[in-house]
Formats: sequence, structure tokens, C-alpha cells
Amino acid sequence: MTRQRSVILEELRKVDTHPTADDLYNIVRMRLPHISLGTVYRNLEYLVASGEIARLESAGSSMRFDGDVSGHQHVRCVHCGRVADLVYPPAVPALHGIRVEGFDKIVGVRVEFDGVCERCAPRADAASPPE
Amino acid sequence: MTRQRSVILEELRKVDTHPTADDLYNIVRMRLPHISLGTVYRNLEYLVASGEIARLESAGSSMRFDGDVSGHQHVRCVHCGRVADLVYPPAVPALHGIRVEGFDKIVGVRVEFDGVCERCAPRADAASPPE
DNA sequence: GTAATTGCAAAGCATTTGCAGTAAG
DNA sequence: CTTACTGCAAATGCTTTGCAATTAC
Repeated sequence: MTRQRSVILEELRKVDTHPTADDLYNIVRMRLPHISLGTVYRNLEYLVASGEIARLESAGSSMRFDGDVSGHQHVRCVHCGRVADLVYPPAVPALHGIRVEGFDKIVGVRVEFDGVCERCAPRADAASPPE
Repeated sequence: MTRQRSVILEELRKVDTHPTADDLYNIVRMRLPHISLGTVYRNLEYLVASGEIARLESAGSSMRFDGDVSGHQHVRCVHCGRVADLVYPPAVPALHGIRVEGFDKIVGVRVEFDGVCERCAPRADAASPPE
């Protein structure tokens, strides 16, 4: 557990914004000015593999990460890509009994919502960048 | 409606494999040997915008497209990324009444399953490439 | 004839990787 | 000490874009 890894984990757990690797790089750089983006990527991968953080599985030009690994659901703004948590998550369909031709086993479900965030709503045609 | 666009649409509607742009490029090239990958991308974007096809919203290194725009759900192989349709889709949560702080409106839900496909199951550690 | 579209090649981004030097245990 | 990790920079892979030539209508 290097200093870089612990700062990345700590900062990711502080926010609820589901940052991209680059967002996190900018956050972490305030405490570790010489950290490299490659190190951020390598540690995020390590932390996902060890189950300490989660990688969001929704499409978008960049990956987003979540310091909260408890089961919950997300809304993504269709304009800017910002992701928020659902506070009162609806029940997800049961995996039990689902069969798909060509698949041996089903190991997970994900329920994701698309929405328009407050910042994008006023000008719903043009995308507004996150933050 | 150019020949390129109609062949892309026709070939995408023929398959149920949710191909990537590059998969489709290889399929279409059998009929139009001089088509370029850029043209495939531009037409896929056009067809998504016009609602004739759908872009899958699940993460992965490349985008996947679907010629079937009717509401249905997908399973993705966590090893190779292959995507299949759910034949008997479970009910999706209702949008009605969902509220998320910071979001003005919720416009869609997606239910996605993760699984291990037949081809990957025998050797579940190593990813086997699609096709 | 005009506007939209094409093929090609180059550019753009996000992510990954090789490597020599550095830090952790 | 030894192994794992870092910073840097180059490489990769997918997607987008500029442009002159071509095609659709």
C-alpha cells in the first residue's frame, strides 16, 4: 500500500461524483503534485480487482469509478455524462430462473437510469460539460 | 439514402450479434469492398440519430449496435464482451415517481445482465475473443 | 446543379505499457 | 534485500474529422 494508492482510495471515497480517472488525477494532484496519470490508472485497476472500489459499467467516452461498493443504482445525464446515485433504489429483477441461449450462467444485473441533470436542463440541446 | 447506408442497415438487421463498428465493417466489406471504416462510423451515427438502429449503452472497449430497436434487454459476457438478447425479459422498474437529487427528469431505464457465455465457460479465467 | 456523402489519411482521446529508477516491507 | 510500484513517455485502440472527389436527388 503506497502513499499514491492510499490517497487515491481516500479521495475517491470522499466524493459522490463518480469521477473519471482524469478527474481523480486532478483531485489527487493537489496532495501529490508529482503523481502520474498512469499511476492513477494502475491503482484504480488494482482497487477494482481487490473489490475496494467499483468501476461503472455504463457506456461513455471515459470510465467512471465509485468508492461506494454497496449495491445501489445510478442515473446518468444523457447530455453531460454526470452520474448520480439513486437514493431510493427500486427493486432489481431477480437473477434466479433467467435463461439466455448461448450463456451458461448469469452472474449479475444492473439497473441504470438515464436523465437530464439540472445543469443541462435549461439548454437541453447542447451538452454542458461536467463540473 | 446511399448504397453504403442501406447495406449497413440491412446487414445490421440480419444479425443478432450486436456487432461493433469494426465487425460491421468486415461484414459490409463483403458486399462493398471499397467502403471505409469512417463511412461505417458516420452511417451508424446517422442511423442511431434517426432511430433506425440502437447503440448499446453498456461499457466495453468498443461500441456495439443493434438493428432491433424494440424494447428488450441484454446479457453481456463478462469475459469476451459478446452480447445476447434476453428472450423472456423480466419487467423493468417503472420510471414513474423516481426522484434523484440534481436531476430534473428521468427519461429511461435499462436493465442489463452480466453472464458467462458458452464459449468462455470452459476456460473462465482467460477471455476468449468474440466470433 | 447543389447538397450530402464518400474514401482516405491524419488527428484526437482515453487507456495501457515498457523501462529505468524508487520505495515498501 | 527483494519485489512491487512509480514517473515518464511512447504506444495502442477506438472513434472522429478535414478534405477533395463522388454520388444522390
